[in-house]
Amino acid sequence: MESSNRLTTTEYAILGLLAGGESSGYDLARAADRSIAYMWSPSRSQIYKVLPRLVAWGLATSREVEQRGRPDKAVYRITPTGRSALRAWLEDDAEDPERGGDLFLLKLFLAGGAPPEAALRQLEAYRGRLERRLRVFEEMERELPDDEPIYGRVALAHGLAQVRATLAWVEDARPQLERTVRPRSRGRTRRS
Amino acid sequence: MESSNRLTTTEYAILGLLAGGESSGYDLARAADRSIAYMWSPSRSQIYKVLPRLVAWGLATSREVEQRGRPDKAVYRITPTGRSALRAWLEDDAEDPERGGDLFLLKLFLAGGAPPEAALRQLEAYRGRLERRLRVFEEMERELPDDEPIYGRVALAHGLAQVRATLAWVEDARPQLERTVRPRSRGRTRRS
DNA sequence: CTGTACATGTAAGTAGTTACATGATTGG
DNA sequence: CCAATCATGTAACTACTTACATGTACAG
Repeated sequence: MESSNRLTTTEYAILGLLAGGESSGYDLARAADRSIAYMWSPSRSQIYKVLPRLVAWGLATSREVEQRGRPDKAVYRITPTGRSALRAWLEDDAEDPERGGDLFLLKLFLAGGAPPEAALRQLEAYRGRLERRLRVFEEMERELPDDEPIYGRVALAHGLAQVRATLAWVEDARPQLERTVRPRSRGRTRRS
Repeated sequence: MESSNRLTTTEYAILGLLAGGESSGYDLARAADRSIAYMWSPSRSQIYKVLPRLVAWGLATSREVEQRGRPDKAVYRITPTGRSALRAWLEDDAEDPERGGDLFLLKLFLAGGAPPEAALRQLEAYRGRLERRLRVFEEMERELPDDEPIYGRVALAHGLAQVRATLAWVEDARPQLERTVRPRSRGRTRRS
């Protein structure tokens, strides 16, 4: 039973959506299309392949639901094991350096599956990567040879503009996420 | 010999780098790492697989170069057929809607392989996609249910911030690219 | 004498894709 | 009556990855 330690992004993403409630493969495909399509959207057939795998690994359970008028469906529910695997992923901020953008956004979107501190840590790690990238881009800009074609220059400016805007967003997002960790006592206080 | 009409992004990317001059597989991997790594960077082994394919399709030619002290190498050169395939790709702005960001940036970077009008058309198409996306995001923002978790909200704000910054960049980049089409006569004029 | 750069490739595996198959129900 | 929605899946394929294999030369 040696559980193969790591799952793929798609597997985690499905697990994350499952954490929002019991659903069928079809539901998941629709939910993905409507919410996180910009960061992740596998084909339906891929979802149907992944779900039984999650069950085999004990991360989810399935149950048949009979329906009148429409085909029967299998609905899936995340297990405690599944939840803890998801939480571990959401808490892991030592992300593979490249394409971190999409992955971060996906984790942020699914952050409901872990304690609110996790989202903040992801944000800080993301900021770190952005700042490193900013320094790389600024260095590139400084060292651009005089004969560099404009295309390289404008492409670099694109990168710089995006990184800077994203860093500004981080400053905006942080207090909002902090509020979820230590909710501001404003009038009445709400627990948990 | 029915030439399979379309190439993969990786194949076009390699063709694009090849347009910059004769190079070996090893050279290409290094060049990619140093320039376009943020938008595209396949493994070396993939490059070594693609190159003979390009030769088989008549898009490139190869020639052996003996070296003293180091292993012999094969250097590849783009053919006229290859150039026109590349140009066609660089001119095609009806891009598959999603993940257009990376692809656009790649084309922009390799835009030297086509007449300067192509880059401008790509930019306009990109702007169109960004504006459509902006409208979608703004619509999403307007229709956010009151119980939407903050994570969805801040993720959306991320998208909005990036799209807006990128649109601002477009306005900045356009005149620069326009100048390459109709070079401003400032002092001496340079042809071609 | 160890690690890095140069240089090319194979083998095995994976994560994903598109296209196909099936079939009932509902809305225009 | 036609198209879309609901619902699940298989088959065939593809692009790409990691790990491995091999070997020289040079710098520290």
